[in-house]
Amino acid sequence: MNSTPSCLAGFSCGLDATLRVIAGKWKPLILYFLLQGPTRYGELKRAVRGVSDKMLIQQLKELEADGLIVRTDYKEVPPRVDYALTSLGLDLTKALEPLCVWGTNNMAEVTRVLARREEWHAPKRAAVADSA
Amino acid sequence: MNSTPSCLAGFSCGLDATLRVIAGKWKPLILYFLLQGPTRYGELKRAVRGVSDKMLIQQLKELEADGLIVRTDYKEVPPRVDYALTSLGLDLTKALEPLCVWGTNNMAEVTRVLARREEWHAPKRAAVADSA
DNA sequence: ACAAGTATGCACTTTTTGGTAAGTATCAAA
DNA sequence: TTTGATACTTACCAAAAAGTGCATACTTGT
Repeated sequence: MNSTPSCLAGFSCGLDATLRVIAGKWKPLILYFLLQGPTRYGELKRAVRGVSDKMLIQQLKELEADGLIVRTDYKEVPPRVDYALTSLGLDLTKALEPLCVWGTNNMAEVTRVLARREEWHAPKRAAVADSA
Repeated sequence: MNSTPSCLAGFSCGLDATLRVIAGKWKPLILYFLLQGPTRYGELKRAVRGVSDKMLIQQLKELEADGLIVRTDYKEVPPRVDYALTSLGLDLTKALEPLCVWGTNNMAEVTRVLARREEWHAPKRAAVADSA
């Protein structure tokens, strides 16, 4: 029971729907870099810093299955493959721009916030250094 | 080693920075509902459907610690508390709108995509029911 | 013969995330 | 006195996400 009591098909709102598609640590970043045009696997890997092969491939497969990107295999050897946004993916990716802008404008804040989080996670004997 | 080789303070780009702040299943949704103005805990819980007390509180605390929202305790009994966006949080939340719009416009697609994912995860003996 | 670069696949393990269910304090209504 | 409402807190546990490292197939360079 309890199917869509108040709203749309199982979602709280449009944002909810979107989030289910781009959830995960890497998808938004991958999409965003694809905005520059079709990109080879290796290039993507260098662009999305810190991503592992496993994750990158996995997310690319999901994005492809979800119709947001297309994979092109040039059947060459050594292998050559690239990924590009579909029109659906392009629209979604454009919607990510404002987030990028916010992040750029508030990078200093974000950096501070993240640093503070670190402190709480590894407070060690901070009090000592603190009083010194 | 390897500190900010090519880009900004440890981030791939502005989007990366933003994502670190709103990562998680619930934060964007919480922020988005707060756009309607200060909201009590209970209201939020009803708005963000499916969230548990634990998660809601936890995310609210983090958002507060990160300076995106403010908590107001009216010191009444039974307890009354509400949450509101700070100006920083408001800016960020506004940047979420396009995602909401995309989700609304493509809800049908998203629904299909999500359904397809389910199939792969629980394929059981679907072929049987399929041919029936 | 051997290492390197290409785009993956796969098994294994850790880390992170999220859910459930219970408990707290206070007052009011039944 | 038991129940209900409010806003949480806590402990415990399952599931999902992500990281590590090794392997493949083919070719070019040494």
